[in-house]
Amino acid sequence: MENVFDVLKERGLIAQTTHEEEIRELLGKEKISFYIGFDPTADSLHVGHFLQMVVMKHMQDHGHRPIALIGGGTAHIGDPTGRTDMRQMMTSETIQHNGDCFKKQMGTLVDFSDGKAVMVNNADWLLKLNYVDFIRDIGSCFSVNQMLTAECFKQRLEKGLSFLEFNYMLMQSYDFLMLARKYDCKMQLGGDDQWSNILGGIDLNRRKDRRQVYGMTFTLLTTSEGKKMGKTAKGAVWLDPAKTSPYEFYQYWRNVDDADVCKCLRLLTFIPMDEIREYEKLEGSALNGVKARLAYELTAMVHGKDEADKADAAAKAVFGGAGDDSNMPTAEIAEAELGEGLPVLDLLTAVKFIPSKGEGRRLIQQNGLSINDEKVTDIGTVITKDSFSGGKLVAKKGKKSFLKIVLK
RNA sequence: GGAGGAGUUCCCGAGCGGCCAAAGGGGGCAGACUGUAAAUCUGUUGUCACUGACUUCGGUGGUCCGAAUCCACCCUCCUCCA
Repeated sequence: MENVFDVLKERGLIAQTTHEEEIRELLGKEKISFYIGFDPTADSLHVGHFLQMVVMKHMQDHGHRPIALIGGGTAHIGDPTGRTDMRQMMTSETIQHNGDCFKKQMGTLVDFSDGKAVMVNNADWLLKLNYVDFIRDIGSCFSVNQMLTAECFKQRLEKGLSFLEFNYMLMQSYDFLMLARKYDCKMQLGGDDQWSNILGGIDLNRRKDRRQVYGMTFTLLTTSEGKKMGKTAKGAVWLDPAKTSPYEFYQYWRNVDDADVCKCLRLLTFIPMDEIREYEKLEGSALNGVKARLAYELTAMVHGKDEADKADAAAKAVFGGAGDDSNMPTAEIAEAELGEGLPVLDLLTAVKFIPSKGEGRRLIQQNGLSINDEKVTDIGTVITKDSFSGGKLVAKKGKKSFLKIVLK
């Protein structure tokens, strides 16, 4: 069997490693347990986490055991890394709920059956710690001087950092120590922004238990311009279909920049590298088809093949002009509400296609609104039952935004 | 605890009694060009409505014909000192 390390490396997933050669050797000859931490700050994972799930899956496929660590304890603190503001503190109930949601979503990719992967919550050990014992045992192993030189604190030193957040690194390091003791966890993985926290854990294991453990970070999912991927103007792209519909999810990937398509294929999908290398040779409009592949592949992984097919069909209906609109985003309007006819703006705000009439007015003035493929030119246009052919009507905003309105 | 400084529309950031729904930039949206890409150019960007009304400048009260702009108190953040 090939070495996962080489797989990860080839796909460009690895950003930094603590001991490259040793890790490669370890992963090649032993089946190890490793962990990745997740902060339960929302009730759904987003695409940033998806990358981590993909790594877990790669590792699991090669016989290693993933430990998904839910930061139920650390969520009470908040990771200051890369943040300019302090994190909201959360109640134990929300944290628990969020953790449960995570497990369900991870289950689509990672196999949690028969202990092939485990999920643990660091609240189990963090919450019962005694303060004095902790700082004496663990705190003594950390040098403030050294911590301050870490890149992640530098930023925050300018804006201000509370003592609470300053302790985050100790907690995360302690997690690694506990997992090494309880689960024989040998390695911590994480996003590249976790590098210094991971190093902290490795040092702590050495100091407390003289145990050699390893760390590895993977590439952050960024665009060619260095911006974080998975963010839209409306917020994160979630894996939960209730928060980001499969159609939106599909469209997000369908619309990535040319420069990022192949990178996404390598990092986020399991498409064989040989195939991806072929795609990498493509240029210009030929890449357009690759985007469809990327979008389909990811939607299928997250939401299942059915949903991916639907999203694909909807996209074709909307953009290809061809036929089947049954999967297009849809809203309903009651016949009674329509009455004798409703001004377009009232109709479209009622179904929330446009947020305000002012914006709708602007759209019309700027030629950006169509009903049933006909440009709306008059603000006063009234929509009556006649506009609904077969009980439905398609509103189009700009080039990419569609809504099917069904009369009920 | 003491001394200063700051909180403005999605974000950054001007404004410091009427000309302010509030400059400029970023972002967003739309148009042209295209490949559901990028870059570029143009328009637009509080709400509702017949260019007029309404709500907005950390919060609450006050001064004034009139306040984002002045006063009082409060909250939050930052800097320096302890």
